[in-house]
Amino acid sequence: MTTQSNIDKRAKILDAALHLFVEKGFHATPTSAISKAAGVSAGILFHYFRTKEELIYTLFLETKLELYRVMMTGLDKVKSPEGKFRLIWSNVWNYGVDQPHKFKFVQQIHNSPFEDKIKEDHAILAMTAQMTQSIQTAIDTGILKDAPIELHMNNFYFLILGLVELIWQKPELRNDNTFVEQAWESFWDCHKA
Amino acid sequence: MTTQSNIDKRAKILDAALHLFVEKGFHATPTSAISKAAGVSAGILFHYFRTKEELIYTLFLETKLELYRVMMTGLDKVKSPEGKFRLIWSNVWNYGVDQPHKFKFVQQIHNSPFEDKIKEDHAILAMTAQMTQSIQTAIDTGILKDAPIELHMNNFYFLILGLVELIWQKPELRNDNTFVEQAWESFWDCHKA
DNA sequence: AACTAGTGAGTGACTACTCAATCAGAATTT
DNA sequence: AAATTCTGATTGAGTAGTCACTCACTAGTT
Repeated sequence: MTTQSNIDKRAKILDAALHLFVEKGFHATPTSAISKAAGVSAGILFHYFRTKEELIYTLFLETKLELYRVMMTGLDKVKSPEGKFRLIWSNVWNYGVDQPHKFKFVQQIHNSPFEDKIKEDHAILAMTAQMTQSIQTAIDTGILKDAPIELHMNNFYFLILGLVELIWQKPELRNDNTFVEQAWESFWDCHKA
Repeated sequence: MTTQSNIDKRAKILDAALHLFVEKGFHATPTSAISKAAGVSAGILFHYFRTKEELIYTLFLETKLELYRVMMTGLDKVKSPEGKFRLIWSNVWNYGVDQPHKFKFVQQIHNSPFEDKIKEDHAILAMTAQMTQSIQTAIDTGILKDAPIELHMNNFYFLILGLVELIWQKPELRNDNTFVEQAWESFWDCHKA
């Protein structure tokens, strides 16, 4: 019983917190509910996380880093610039569809005071810089429209957001090739030169 | 003193609540803080709103309806379909830029359990139906891409969201005509047939 | 023996909401 | 026009309940 569960109590807490935060919002989620859902005692939560706020912050950081990691998966195997963008596009929306709670949580934080703190994190900054770099190159080589990087970045992110929410509503669209092509086309038309 | 302030105490409460909710989140905003910020007693809040939840709901409903109203302003004066879309586009992002708190609040609710309740509201349903109708017509007449209405709707909304957030970050872009044209172009390329 | 993981009852602070009481003005009665 | 009643706005101290976090303690590992 107690032999293997030791290590992942922290993980269980994070997982329970993720689900409750998304369903109720973090201020409406008492730490008692988290520990209960995680199947641990109330005290242990504060053994792993000094405060509730630290728990939220940790969860956000880990989730966002995972999202960035997934986003870049398989990039080296693709040659053409358009292919690279398409892969990133599809990586992100697939993640959003597969991990709705994690994806929602990231958005939830985005509209909250926590967002500001995290922007200063090293790993996050590095990722943002990498994205900026890629887009700048694509603009310079005439692949993307000549527009501010930030516009491309925002359009990029928000179009995927919209797509993910749409597939949440109608899951059958995910395997509808015609639809996926239409979604890609509108996305790419928005960005391409 | 007491002569003219009577009527708009409700409004003052709503306004104070709006700002606090956006800055702290609604669960982190005690009703006591709202009444204090509004310059009224703690009790009167519950004279105008039965519960805190009703206050949140009311605020959301009124704000969203205002947004819809603004969105459609001046539509009858424009003839061409593209012109109509451009007007709506510009109406919405201007509202977002001018009313950041209201706009943020609407988004904040969007990622919360409140969203579900409001979808059933009559006025909201009517507005959604009207939008759907316009888009369908534009698809049929070959102005917009042949893609599901929902895809157009989501792209429409989320692209504007991205634009608004960008202008919040860099307010000078608002009066940068080159930028506004670039933003419009990418928006329109995403939608147009 | 020293350390870490884990428990759960307990605590002080805070919160949504109540309520008995005032107050201002309009309506009604004298 | 004075006196009275009625009505809704307004107050703020009070209450029952909830919350984040603590702490004295147990148990297992090295």
